[in-house]
Amino acid sequence: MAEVAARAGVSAMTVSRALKSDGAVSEETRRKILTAVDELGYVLDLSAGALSSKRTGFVAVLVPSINNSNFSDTARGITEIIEGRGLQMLLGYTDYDMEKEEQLVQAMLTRRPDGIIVTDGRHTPKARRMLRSAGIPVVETWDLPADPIDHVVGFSNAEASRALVHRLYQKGYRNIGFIGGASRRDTRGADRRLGYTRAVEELGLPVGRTISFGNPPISMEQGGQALVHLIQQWPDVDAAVCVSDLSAFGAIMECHRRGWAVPGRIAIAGFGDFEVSRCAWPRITTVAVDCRNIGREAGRILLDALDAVQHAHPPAPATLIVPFEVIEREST
Amino acid sequence: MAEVAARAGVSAMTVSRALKSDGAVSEETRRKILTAVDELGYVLDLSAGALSSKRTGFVAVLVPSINNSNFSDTARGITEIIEGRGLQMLLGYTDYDMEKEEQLVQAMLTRRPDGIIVTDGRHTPKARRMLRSAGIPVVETWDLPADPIDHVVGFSNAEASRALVHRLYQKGYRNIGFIGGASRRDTRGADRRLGYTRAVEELGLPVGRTISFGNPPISMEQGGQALVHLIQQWPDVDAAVCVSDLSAFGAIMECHRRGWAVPGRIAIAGFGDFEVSRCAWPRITTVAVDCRNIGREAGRILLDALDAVQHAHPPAPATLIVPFEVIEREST
DNA sequence: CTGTTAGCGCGTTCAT
DNA sequence: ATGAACGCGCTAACAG
Repeated sequence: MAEVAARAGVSAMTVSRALKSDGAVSEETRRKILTAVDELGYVLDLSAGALSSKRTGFVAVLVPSINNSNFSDTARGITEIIEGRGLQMLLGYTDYDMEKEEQLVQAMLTRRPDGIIVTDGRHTPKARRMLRSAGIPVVETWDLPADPIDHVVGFSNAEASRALVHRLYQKGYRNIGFIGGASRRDTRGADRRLGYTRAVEELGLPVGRTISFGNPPISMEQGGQALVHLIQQWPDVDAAVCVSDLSAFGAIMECHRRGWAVPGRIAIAGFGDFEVSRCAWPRITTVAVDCRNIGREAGRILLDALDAVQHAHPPAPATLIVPFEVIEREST
Repeated sequence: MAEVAARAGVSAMTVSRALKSDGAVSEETRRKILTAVDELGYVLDLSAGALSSKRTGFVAVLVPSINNSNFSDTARGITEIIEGRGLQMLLGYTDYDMEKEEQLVQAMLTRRPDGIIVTDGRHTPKARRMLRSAGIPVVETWDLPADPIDHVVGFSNAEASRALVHRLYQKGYRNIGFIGGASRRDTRGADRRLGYTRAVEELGLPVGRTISFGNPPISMEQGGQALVHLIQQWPDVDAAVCVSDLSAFGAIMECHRRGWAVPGRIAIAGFGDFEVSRCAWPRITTVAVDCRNIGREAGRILLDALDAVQHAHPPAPATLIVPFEVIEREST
């Protein structure tokens, strides 16, 4: 920056101001400076700027898996909103594991992000403590935490799953099973199972018809295998609710292979409104949430909180409940 | 850090050394320091450390889209390798757009990454110049660039596509179409189309039976629509090669809907070996590349280059060609 | 194994 | 609209 300043015949401070668009610099000096920048191929060093300004311009984002379009859509929504403000996302994968989340929180805080967005309402005590004491806005997404840390953008996975079972009941299904992964790790998966259980209980349907299949995220292949188990164990099931569209898809393809008509022999529903569900044959009944919008709203709330801190307003914790919708398609 | 040092009765420098595992610190001092760290809830500030050590510990990674499991697998492979060395990935999406890639390269360099991994062998002149003059190792992946910037981990998309068409020919197909997006943006898609064209020409098959459908990435839905166009325009096609498994899947589901047997009426093949292809009914013939391994190898080459720089060895540009494999399944 | 000194490249703050 | 002094929090380099 000193070299650029020398070449443009100004001080380094003026270069710094010219390079942030907000700086009060005359048009002529700015032009001279940008020319010098171009000639020297100078690139601003934000890591030095961060140290000085005490704002890194990073937003830490923790998702269970990047290899799941629901969460990558959310990440995309966040990026959309924050990149306009010159913020950069720091992405981490927890692999559906609270311990790993704790490690990631620690690693992320080491980079001094201006804010942090997590996917999940449950955390280890240490992670919770670190998040609370980091002194930055926190947004929990994809869930409605019992004890929110700060801001929330989410919905009740249990309610959504319950609504889906009720819809199946309305359609006449009376013997409904559930397919999911081992529930300990995937808290959203556990909530969906809980919603299923509540629904079958309050509707007076046969209970306990659930298949657990391996560690989340349960794959398409596992969905297919789980369905076979479900039908072998309870041959009278007439519908299956799957923890996600991916397992529902696997289940349906396995039915095709075995010549079991869907929904004739068994109706199958998923969760998440993945692209594959909109396109599969039959199209898959599911619960849709606007994932990208969750990201956008989380980003917006974070920006507001950052602004409030700058203006010394008290940033009141916000909770935004986003809608879900049961979308009935051909598979039920 | 000064507070931690005071509490532990040592200098800040000793705290710094105790917190990097490599530091030569006696076990007792280290213990005292870690106790003080814990009591104060201290978290190391790497952005300050970066300024001082001139190594940020960031690896910039640019992918066309995060919402594509091929690329998120590659990103995961990179993370696996680099996180063991305390490096943090900075992820950016180019949205299949060279202009956006250029902007992202600039934005990333502003963070002074220790290395950068890009997905693509083609870049704007300015992006190329910035990458060359950044003074950090560069790895281009998923392609075999005509004029590599530095290191390469990739394969020939054209050759892979050509091999797939040859395999279809061996199976007896003589009237093969191609479904893809507008080729200008997605250079890998353009290469796959090129490989298709070469193959049908050298095999003496009817040429030009290609459908272009919108901007990449072409969706499942678009794959289905494109297939209908293909068959309407050339009713005698007996096989379709799709630019990716996603469009192939959409095409197959559309065939189910219209009662066209796959592969009876038309054989359909994809590219990328996505999960959906392994699980679909029928299972989809495709070209498989080990995406995660591309990431791992790129990460490894980057680490080697970083080590070489540290030891003042000349880091010779490496080109690693990863294998692809045509996987024949039920859809052909 | 531990401490001291100096400085990384910016932005804040104040002065002009 | 521009400049000067200073310090952000840490680590390199050297001394002991």
